Amino acid sequence: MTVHGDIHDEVRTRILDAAERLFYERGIQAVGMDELRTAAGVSLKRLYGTFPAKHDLVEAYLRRRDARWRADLAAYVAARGGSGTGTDAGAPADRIRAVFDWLAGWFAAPDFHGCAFINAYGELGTTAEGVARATRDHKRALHAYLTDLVSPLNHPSPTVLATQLAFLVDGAITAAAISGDPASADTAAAAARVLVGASAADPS
Amino acid sequence: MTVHGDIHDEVRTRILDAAERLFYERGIQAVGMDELRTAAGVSLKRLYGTFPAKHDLVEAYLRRRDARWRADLAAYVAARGGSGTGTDAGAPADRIRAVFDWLAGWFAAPDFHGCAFINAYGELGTTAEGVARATRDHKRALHAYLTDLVSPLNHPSPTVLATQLAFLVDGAITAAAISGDPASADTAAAAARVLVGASAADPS
DNA sequence: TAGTCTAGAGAACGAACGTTCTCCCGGGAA
DNA sequence: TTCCCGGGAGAACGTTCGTTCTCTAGACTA
Repeated sequence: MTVHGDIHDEVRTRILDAAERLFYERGIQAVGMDELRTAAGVSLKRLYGTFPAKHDLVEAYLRRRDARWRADLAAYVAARGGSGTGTDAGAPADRIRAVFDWLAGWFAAPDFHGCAFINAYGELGTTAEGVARATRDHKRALHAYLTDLVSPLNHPSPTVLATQLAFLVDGAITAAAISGDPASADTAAAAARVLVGASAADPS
Repeated sequence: MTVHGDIHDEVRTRILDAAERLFYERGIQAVGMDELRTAAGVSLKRLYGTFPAKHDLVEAYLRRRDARWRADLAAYVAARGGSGTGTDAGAPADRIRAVFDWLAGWFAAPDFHGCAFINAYGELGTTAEGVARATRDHKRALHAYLTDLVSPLNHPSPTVLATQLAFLVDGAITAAAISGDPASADTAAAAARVLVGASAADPS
């Protein structure tokens, strides 16, 4: 039974790997189930046995990507910025800087194609409710994470500051995707530093 | 002959009106040429006589929307912020504030569905080169406009500041579309004020 | 009035889509 | 060996897409 479950999970992973690569690179509607089956090396019967319909696969793709994307970001920031729940005022700024450094690395990756959720939302947000939900959840989770990052600062409204940082993040991602310039991350980081600095402009 | 040309232009306008409404609301690939023909009240022959292929219509839709969107924004800002090429340091900040006020009105519109260019790029940017080009041109033109707006400020790099403001604009548009909260515009405006204020932090 | 040309309505076409079904092979049970 | 059955390969199905073709009715010209 364990072997059976392992095989099932491995097939599921292989399908999701192929789906993520193809959906993210070329868009969701541009890749058909047949091409996906070939890329995953799985029979159509197994494919539809694992995901009953394409929209189930699309939703699973977005959910898994959300989890991994945020985990990668958080791991990078934690490794770079220390644990930092203490009173050291410098640590939060370093962690926020680390967020944009992580973005810079992502933007320079050869397979970078912008935010998978913004792309999916623009393509299917009106039609597929699951896509809209997954996108909202992703952005909400990112906002919550940014709120945690800025909460040690004595900003009058951490959620507002987090929202503004999220604007910079999404704006930089979009600009990097459209213009192809990875320097967007640094430009956004500089803006973030100004916003963060303004909240702690009074060093005692 | 003039009558002939007028009819042709009127048909073209009607097609583009229908295309813009449908493409923007539901996505490009989600609306077929047949539905579009019905919505425009035009025969298929006329439709294909005016736009030889769907991608021509898509590109024309984006080009016309770009022109109108930027003209509307510029008109609103000009009406609100004065001409302001003088040395008055307050006018540029007012005009930048007006940009976000205009966004707030747009976000609250019942048919608001985010940035048509970001949506189209996410859907077809990899597949259709014309869409990618139109999107790049739109964002470049917006950036140039913002650069003009901030150039009266004594900022070390007006283009960098304009890029940062563009991040806020695109981030706010995206967030408003996904979360449905029109208040994004005000939150972005506050961030813009901080960025703009930092450049002129030394009032003589 | 007879002839010609335009344009509308929509049928038709080939391709591609998501999904299901059929056929067939190989490996374990009796 | 014989039966059985899960699974792979891909044909098939119904729909929808973008695009083209056919048919016809009416308006303008001689």
